[in-house]
Amino acid sequence: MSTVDVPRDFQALRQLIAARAQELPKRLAQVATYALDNPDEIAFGTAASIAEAADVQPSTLVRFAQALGFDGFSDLQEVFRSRLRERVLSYEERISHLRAGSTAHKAAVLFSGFAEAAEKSIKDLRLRLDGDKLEQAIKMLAKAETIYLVGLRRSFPITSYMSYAFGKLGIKNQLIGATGGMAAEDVSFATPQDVMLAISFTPYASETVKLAQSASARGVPVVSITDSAFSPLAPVSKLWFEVTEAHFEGFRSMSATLILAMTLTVAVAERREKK
Amino acid sequence: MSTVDVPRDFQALRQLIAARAQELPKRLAQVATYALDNPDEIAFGTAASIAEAADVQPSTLVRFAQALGFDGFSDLQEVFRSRLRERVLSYEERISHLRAGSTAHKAAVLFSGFAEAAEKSIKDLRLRLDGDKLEQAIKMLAKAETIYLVGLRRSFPITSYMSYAFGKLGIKNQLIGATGGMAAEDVSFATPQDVMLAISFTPYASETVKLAQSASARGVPVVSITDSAFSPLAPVSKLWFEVTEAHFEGFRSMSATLILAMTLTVAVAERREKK
DNA sequence: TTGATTTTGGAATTGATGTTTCATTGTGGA
DNA sequence: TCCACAATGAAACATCAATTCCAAAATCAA
Repeated sequence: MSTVDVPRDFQALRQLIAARAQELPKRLAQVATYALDNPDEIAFGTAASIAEAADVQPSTLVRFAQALGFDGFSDLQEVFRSRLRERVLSYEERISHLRAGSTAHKAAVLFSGFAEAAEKSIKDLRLRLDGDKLEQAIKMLAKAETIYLVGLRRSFPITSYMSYAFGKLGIKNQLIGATGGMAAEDVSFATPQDVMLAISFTPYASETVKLAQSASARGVPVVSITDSAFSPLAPVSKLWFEVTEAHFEGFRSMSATLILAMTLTVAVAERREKK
Repeated sequence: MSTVDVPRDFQALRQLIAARAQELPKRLAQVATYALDNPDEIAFGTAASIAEAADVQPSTLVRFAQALGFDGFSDLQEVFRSRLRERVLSYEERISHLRAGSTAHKAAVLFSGFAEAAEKSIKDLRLRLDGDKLEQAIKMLAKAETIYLVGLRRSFPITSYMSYAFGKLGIKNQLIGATGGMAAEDVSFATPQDVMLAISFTPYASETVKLAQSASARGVPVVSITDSAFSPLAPVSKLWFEVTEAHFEGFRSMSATLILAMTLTVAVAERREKK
């Protein structure tokens, strides 16, 4: 019996396990599922501890490994361990870098602060973002004849990015903002076949709110990105996303909003292409 | 004998080992050095294999662990393992996991992809950003009479954010970009007392490069944010930052650049206030 | 239902592991 | 130089680990 064709890197092993999971007997499939879900446990645990956690007998683990072509459980475990060995960026490397900077430079502290605020904001949005709502918004925007992008002050970079990306992707849009694009009054051309995407955070720019209100009043569907249920944009929107950005020294991150904007942009373009 | 005050996280343990390394006997110090240099070996190896690698007896490892207050070698090894457990998954792993995952919502996959790309970009920049360079850039920008912000296409959202923030903080600036602000030709008003901040990534917008070149030729200091040493901005810049943004489905993140931009903006404002 | 075959659980086994012990070597003080 | 004590190396030990084995259960085909 040869074991020459057994994967020695984790990535390949994962595929193998996923592929064979169905054709394996019940208990072995159970182990397969557990292994894919808890690779760290497999890497560090003992056969006994893993067996208990996966609710099987230790012998089943050995059989599982052998079914995949390994000599035994230890042989398979090696692959799970190699995965951890190869990890590049380590936790403490990051921390020590941060610390080294903080003693020397004030600017490095600022940078770390903003970076952490961004990471936190992204993580938060990940937990909170409603997939169904996202789908609905994409559907609405994909049907729109023209997408009106409204964002002032801090939100303008976001809308201007979307305008650029939509343009590149061949999607008709109008950017409404302080420094350029269409004049605000021209939003009055918008029809119910169009959609307005409004972005605004506390303190809500009155101009943005006014535009959204008038558009909504004239039957133009409004999708908005804002920061709370109390936002004046919420009541006039068909659909609104709540994004709470973390801040550092009074400056709010915009990373999460930007990612949501990118997602909407690309998803709308992909949906359009299908048709 | 109690072991209550023994560190259970790797960071603390490392400090403890480093601190006690000198006062320990020869062989134990040898183990201490080896442990700090090869934490992965300690995490995965057996007492016998580690002992051989470190050129000591297995019993020495046990003594070492006990000298630090652990019950035994296994107890100490647990801490080294916890370190690997806490590590985050690598970008490639997460991305491939993402694609393999359930495709209930296509948009959710996009969102996660962009979020991952942003997190990776931020993490990378954190490791690579040079604190001294940052300080120098802030000093230059703080001394500038007017800051000219040049960014087209994808970089425009960044410069437009900076322009907004500088404006709010009372710092004179001129935004140069396709959709608004000053006309490109007016950069010719810039003097050596001003500073130009240029932002551009592959494929470098020719307009941005031209403006930076002419400014540099007329003695206007240029600070730039770009993506490699081969950037046409690098040779004409007094100082340049390399930011490599991760991408997902061909769309580059901009989060790291944005954070660097925020840092520069706020730091410049703080430095100005001091004077 | 019956018989053949696969799968599973649990105990027995074999090997390796961490730990302890003890004799030996090295070190600093009188 | 001698003594006391710490440090070390090597082997012995007890434990625990992975693996194997076998009987029981489950599955499938006839």
